[in-house]
Amino acid sequence: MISERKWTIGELATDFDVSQRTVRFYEEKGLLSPERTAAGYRLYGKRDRARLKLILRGKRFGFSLEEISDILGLATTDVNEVDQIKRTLEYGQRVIKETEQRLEEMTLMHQELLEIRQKLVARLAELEAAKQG
Amino acid sequence: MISERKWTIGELATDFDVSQRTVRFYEEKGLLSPERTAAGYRLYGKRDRARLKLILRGKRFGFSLEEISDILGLATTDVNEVDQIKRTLEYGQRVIKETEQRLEEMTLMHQELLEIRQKLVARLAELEAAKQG
DNA sequence: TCCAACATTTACCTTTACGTTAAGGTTATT
DNA sequence: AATAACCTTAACGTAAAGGTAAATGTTGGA
Repeated sequence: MISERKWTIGELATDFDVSQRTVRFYEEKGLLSPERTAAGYRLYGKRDRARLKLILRGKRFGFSLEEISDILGLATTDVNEVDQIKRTLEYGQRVIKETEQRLEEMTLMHQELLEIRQKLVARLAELEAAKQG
Repeated sequence: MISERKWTIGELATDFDVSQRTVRFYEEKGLLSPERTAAGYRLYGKRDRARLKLILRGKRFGFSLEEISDILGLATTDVNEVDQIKRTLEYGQRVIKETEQRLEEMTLMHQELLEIRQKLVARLAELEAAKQG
């Protein structure tokens, strides 16, 4: 069996365009937990990359690291415990609702930005026409 | 002519569910600039409310106050200066692009959350069926 | 008139999310 | 074997976005 491809912290940081400090910080906060080599070097696998991607995405939505930690927990639930699945589903429902609300608001903001642009474009045409005429 | 309805800082803060400190902080950062009564009390009008709404919305998308300040600037451009309109349009275009990108990512995340939920629901049904059977 | 409920500024405190040395160990290459 | 380019932990620093407290002024109502 071929062993899975692994990445060092430097490679990971470069790939995701974040600092090594940032990656280590996420580990401090329990969001990542890479393997270690015998010498203590961190080794990240595909799963860690997927988590990091989710973390960075969450950040861009304005979620705090703590919220992201909770969200990550959703994917890590012990799927053999009925009660835990139920609790996870309940919390997940809230996160989904909030995400939908943010989506809605962001759509609204996008609309408003487009309208502002429209007005400016129109006003610009007006001014340039006046200059020409 | 009837004078426009105005709100005190306490009313504003209550209406938008933020602290008075937060409102004053936004003023410190130049995002709001309310009138003052003779005694120095802040008075907010409809325009201030619209700005505050935009500020809070922007925050929920993960924009920093500085970015929000820039975005607010878009709506405040002197529409008599061709050059300024052009610069504003250019910056606005970037903001719009970024907003669209975030929208896309958020949609993706929403999908993923729904998928996680689906899996959990399925797994739960499985476990409950096993218990029954 | 006086008091409770508002408002003001100033100033220091806190949390989050990292940045930045410092001091040193590991690995790959020459 | 030396050296550059990695990595490690530890610790202090910092910017953003407010929280909190102190001392004081204002206003509306009994």
